[in-house]
Amino acid sequence: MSSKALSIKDIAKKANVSITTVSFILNGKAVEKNISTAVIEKVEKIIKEDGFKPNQVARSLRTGSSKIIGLIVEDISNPFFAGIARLIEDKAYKKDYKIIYSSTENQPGKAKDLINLFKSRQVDAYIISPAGGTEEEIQGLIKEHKPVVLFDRYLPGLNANYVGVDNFKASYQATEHFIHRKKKNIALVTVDLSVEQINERSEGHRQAILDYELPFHAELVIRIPFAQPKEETIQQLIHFFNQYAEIDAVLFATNYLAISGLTALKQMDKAIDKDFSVIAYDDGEVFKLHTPQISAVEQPLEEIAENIINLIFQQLSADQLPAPQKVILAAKLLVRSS
Amino acid sequence: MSSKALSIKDIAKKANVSITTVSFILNGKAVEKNISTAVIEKVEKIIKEDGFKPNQVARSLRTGSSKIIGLIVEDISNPFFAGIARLIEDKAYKKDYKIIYSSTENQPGKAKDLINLFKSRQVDAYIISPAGGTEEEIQGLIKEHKPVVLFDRYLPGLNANYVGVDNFKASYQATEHFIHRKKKNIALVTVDLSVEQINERSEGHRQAILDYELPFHAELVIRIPFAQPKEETIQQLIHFFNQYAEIDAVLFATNYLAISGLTALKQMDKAIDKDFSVIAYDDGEVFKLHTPQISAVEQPLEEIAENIINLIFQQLSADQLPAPQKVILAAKLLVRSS
DNA sequence: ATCTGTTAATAAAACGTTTTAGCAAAATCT
DNA sequence: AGATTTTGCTAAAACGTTTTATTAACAGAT
Repeated sequence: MSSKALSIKDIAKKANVSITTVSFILNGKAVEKNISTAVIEKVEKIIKEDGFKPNQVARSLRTGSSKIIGLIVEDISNPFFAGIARLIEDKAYKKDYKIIYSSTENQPGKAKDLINLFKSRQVDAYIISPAGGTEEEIQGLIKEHKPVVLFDRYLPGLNANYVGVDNFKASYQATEHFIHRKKKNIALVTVDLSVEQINERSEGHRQAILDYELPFHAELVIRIPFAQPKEETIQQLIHFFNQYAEIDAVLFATNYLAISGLTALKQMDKAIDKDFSVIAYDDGEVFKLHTPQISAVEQPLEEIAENIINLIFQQLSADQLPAPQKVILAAKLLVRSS
Repeated sequence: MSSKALSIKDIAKKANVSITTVSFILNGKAVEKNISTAVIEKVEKIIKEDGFKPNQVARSLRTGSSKIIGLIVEDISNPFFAGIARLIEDKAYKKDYKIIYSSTENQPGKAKDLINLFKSRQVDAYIISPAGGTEEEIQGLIKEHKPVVLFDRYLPGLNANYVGVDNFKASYQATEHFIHRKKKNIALVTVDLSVEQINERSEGHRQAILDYELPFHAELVIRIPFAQPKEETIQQLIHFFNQYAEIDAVLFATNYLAISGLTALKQMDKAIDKDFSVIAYDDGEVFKLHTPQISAVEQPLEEIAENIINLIFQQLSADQLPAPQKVILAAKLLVRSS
C-alpha cells in the first residue's frame, strides 16, 4: 500500500529512459541538453501522474545547498520576533525558500549549537539576532562565504550585514518628547544585558537629558536582570516607583519591561496621566488598548523584514559576496496620551 | 583558510583508521564493535581538536531520518501558536530534535505544499494545526507510518493523534457564567471558518442558552470573515453593537476577535461594566492589563505542548505506531471583572 | 567515402554518511 | 597442535540525487 517513496530511478524505469534524462527534465535543463519533446512529455506525464517529488536531502547532499534559510532569534514567542519571523517566512516562501528557526534564549551556548546545527544541515543563509559571545561562530560563517544578515542586535566586532533601527535616536526622541512636556525626572527602565542595542537606548536617554541641560539622576535608571521571573520584576518596579516619587515620566527600554511596568503601576493604583507619563519600546496591541493609551516607539517590522530578506537574496544570487551593508532604519514615536 | 568542511574521510586519514571505524566511534558503537580504547581515544581526540561535525544531510540520506520535527501552524505570529512553538521547541531541543515550522495562513494549498516539503526533507515527525482540506495529505502521512500529532484543530474524518481543549465546554461555561450573572442577551462574535474547533465554540454558547431556557437570538451571533482586514472587522463590530443595543454580554471566539472587539468598544466609548460584560478566548497580556480587566478562557499552553511532545516521542520510540490517542484538556475560565 | 558537427541520450562518479559482511590475528578450548 | 571463538578492524554497497564525460546515430560538407 504505502511502500517506499518513489525515486528518480522508478520514474526512469517506467519511462524507459535513463536517470540522467529524468534529472535533466526535473531541473528544466531538458532543452539545453537536447532532450526530444516526445521524451520530455512522456516523462513529465509520469512524474505528474505518480506525484513524484525529488528527495531534497539527496539533492542537498549532491549540490551542497538546501533552499533553507536559518533564522536564529532570542525568543520566538516575543511578538517582535514572531512578527519578523512571519514576514520573513512569507517573503522567503515566494522565492521557494523555507525557514528553520530556533530560539537562543540569549544563551551563547545554545546559539553556538544552533549555528553548528544549521551548518551541518547545509542551510543556505543565516538570519541572526545574535547573542553576545557568538562572534567567532558568526565570523566563521562569513569566512566560509555564507550569506549572513544580523538584525536587531549588533555585535561591534563583526563586519557583517546588519539591519536595525537607530536605537539611540529613538530613545533620544522619546526622552526629548518628555522634556518638551516639561518632565523633570525621567526614569529609564532597562535590562541588564550589555548588548549594543540596549546600551544605545540608555545613551539616547542620557544624552537628551544632558543636551537640554537638565540634571541627570543616575538613580532613576534601573537595570532589571534579564532572566528574572516576571513577578519579581514587578515587585522591584513597584519598589522603584515608590522610592522615587519624584518620577514624572518613564521610558521602558523593551516591550516586556513595559508590560511588567504597567502591571506594577496597576497594582500600585498609580494613574498614568499628565503628571506621570510613559513610553514603551516596541508597539503592541497591549499599548493601543490600554487605558489610557500608551505611547510607544514603533519599530518598522515590515521594513526590517524586507531589508533582511533583500540582503539575503542579494548575497544568494551574487557570485561573490558583496561588501557588508548596514541598514539603519528610523523608529517612529507613536504619541498616544500626554 | 576556510576551505571545505571536514569529512569523516579526513578524520579517518588523519587517524590512520578506516572510515567505518570513525563512524562507529561517532555513533557510540565503538565498544559494541570491539574498537580498542587506544583507537577510540586517538580518534576522539582528533575529532575534538579539528572540531569535526558530521554532515547531517548525508546522515539523513543514509538513515532516512533527520532528527527534525515539522511544525505546521496557521500563523506563527499569533501568540497562541508562538507560545506553543516555543514550548515545543524547548522540549524537543532537550532530546536533540530540531523544529522546522511554517505558517499555512489557513490556505489548504500552502498546507499541502508544506507537508510535501517536509516529506522531501525527511522530517521525522509532524505536529500540525490542520487547515481544512488537507485530510488526504495527513492521511497519507499516517499511512506511511510517520508520527503525527494534530492540535488545536480537529479534522473529523481522520483517525489521528490529537491534543486540544474541550471547546464546547469552555464556551458553555463562559456562557453559563454570563447567565448566572443574569445576562439575557449574550452575543457571540465568531469567525467564518467551518472548522470543528470553531463550531464547538458556537455550539457551547447555543447549548448553554437553551439549557437555561433562555430565548436564543440567532441574530446575536456574528460570524466575521476570516481574511477580512482588521479595520473592517472593527467597523462591522461597531455597527453590530449599535444595532443590537440590548446586548448585555459578549463572548469572543478567538483572541484576535476579542482585540478587534475591544478596539471597537473603545472607539464607541462603550464602557465594559456590570451592564456590559465581555469574555475573550485565549488569555493574553492585553486582557490582563485592560481597564477593566477582561475575563478570558485560558488554554493550558504548557499542558498542550507537553502532551504533544509526549505523543510525538511515544511514536518515535515505538517499533510500530501505537493506536491514535485523543487528549482533550480543560480550558479554564479566568474571571476578572463582573 | 570520409570528415565534421549536431542531436539525443546515457554510464558512471561524486556528495558524506551508515551498515553489512568479512577477514586476519589473537585468544581460548579440546 | 588443531579447531573454535573472540577481538579489532575494514572494504564496499547503499541512500537519491546532479553532473561530467562519453557514445551512437545521423546530417551535411568536402
